[in-house]
Amino acid sequence: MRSILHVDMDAFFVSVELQRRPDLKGQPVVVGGIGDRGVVAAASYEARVFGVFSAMPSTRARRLCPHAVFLPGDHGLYSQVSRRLMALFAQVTPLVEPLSLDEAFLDVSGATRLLGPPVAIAHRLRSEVLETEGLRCSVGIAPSKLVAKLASQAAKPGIERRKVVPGEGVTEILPNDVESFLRPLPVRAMWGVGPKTAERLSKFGVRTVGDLADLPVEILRTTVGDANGRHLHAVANGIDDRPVEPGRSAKSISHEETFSRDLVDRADLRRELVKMADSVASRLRAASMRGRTINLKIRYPDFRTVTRSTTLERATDSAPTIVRHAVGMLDQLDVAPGIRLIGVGVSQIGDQASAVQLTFDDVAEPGDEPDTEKDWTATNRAIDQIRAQFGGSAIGPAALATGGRLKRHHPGSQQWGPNELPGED
DNA sequence: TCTGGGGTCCTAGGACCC
DNA sequence: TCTGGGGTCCTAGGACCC
Repeated sequence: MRSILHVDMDAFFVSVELQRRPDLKGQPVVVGGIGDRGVVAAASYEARVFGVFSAMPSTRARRLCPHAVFLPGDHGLYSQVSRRLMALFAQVTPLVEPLSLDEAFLDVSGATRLLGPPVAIAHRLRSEVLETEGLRCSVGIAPSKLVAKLASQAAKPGIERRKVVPGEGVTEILPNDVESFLRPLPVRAMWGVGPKTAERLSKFGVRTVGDLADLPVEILRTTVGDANGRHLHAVANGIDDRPVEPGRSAKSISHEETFSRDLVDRADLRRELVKMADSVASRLRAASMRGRTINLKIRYPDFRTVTRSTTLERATDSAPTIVRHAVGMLDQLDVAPGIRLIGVGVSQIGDQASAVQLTFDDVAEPGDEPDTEKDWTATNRAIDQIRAQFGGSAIGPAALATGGRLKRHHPGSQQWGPNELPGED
């Protein structure tokens, strides 16, 4: 039986701020957007007593708790602290999967012989986090990810009748208790059940995880979608074999901004795009990553959100390239109603070293400049064709490249001709 | 109460292929 | 010539999470 820990920091952003502002301890403190259009990113328990919670518009938080101290937030600092915390977790087990800056799963199944039972590991971890960082956290222990996550929530401090109720800090759910723990919980507590899904489920009288577990899968699949339906049915019934996956790498990098006043001038919007593309590109380079798909996002004053994307022939980490495509897409969109938010991002990202770049013989010539973009769609069609011809997934990218009269276009790497296809001729 | 910023994953439709 | 099933990639939008 697996033992999975879910470690979740308590009021993380606020608690980090209190490290450098000890004078604010015991006071309502709110970290988040300061402007008229900001929202709360984190609230101290003292502020939660007044009904202030994450994702609430800052204006409302101010009204609820006018004497709270509002801080703008310092993402760079939180990232640094987060890295140290993850390093601390890694001393317990190499199987650490960060979920966000302030949360991680740890698979300690293999660590108990050396470190004692999971509960002992959890308590030790909490005191180490408190000693080294001055921060508190809650730990859930269970045989699966979902239950461990729900258990850590059960271990947290809470608010009851406008008073802070301290949490247990550590909650363990043993395999035999999983069902009785899960069934009474509201469906909304489930990871992946948000307002929309909860609303749809309520039409079938589903209020608790137990109700969800008893709902036939077919109904679930048609109601909330195929994948989500299967998943929810399984986890509600306590079936969750998902492994703790260390070393998952980012799949996209983006930057967006909501303006304090809507922008209408295209020149202003372009200037913003340049700044954002610059930051995205430098983050890509810092991570030695490149991405193939450029994404543009805009939001109108009525909150309607529109996205556009372009997939390039070759992955890029260049700000000018990102800007060129983002501006190209923006030029096709109506900005007359005003633009509340603009964002730019890069997805389909990968590590530069392992990226195999496929190009047509006739488009990729030795003299080509590295950033030439061509429509990638045609190349993908060609790859589909080759894959179908040579047996699909058994054929790797290199073989595909050679088979399709495509070549590997790697700086300094060899190139193959069509005759060298393995198994051909 | 007018709604951040950084992400992940899924769906549906179209193009195209065998 | 027509129809169908199975598959991939791309795009746009949406739900969800912290």
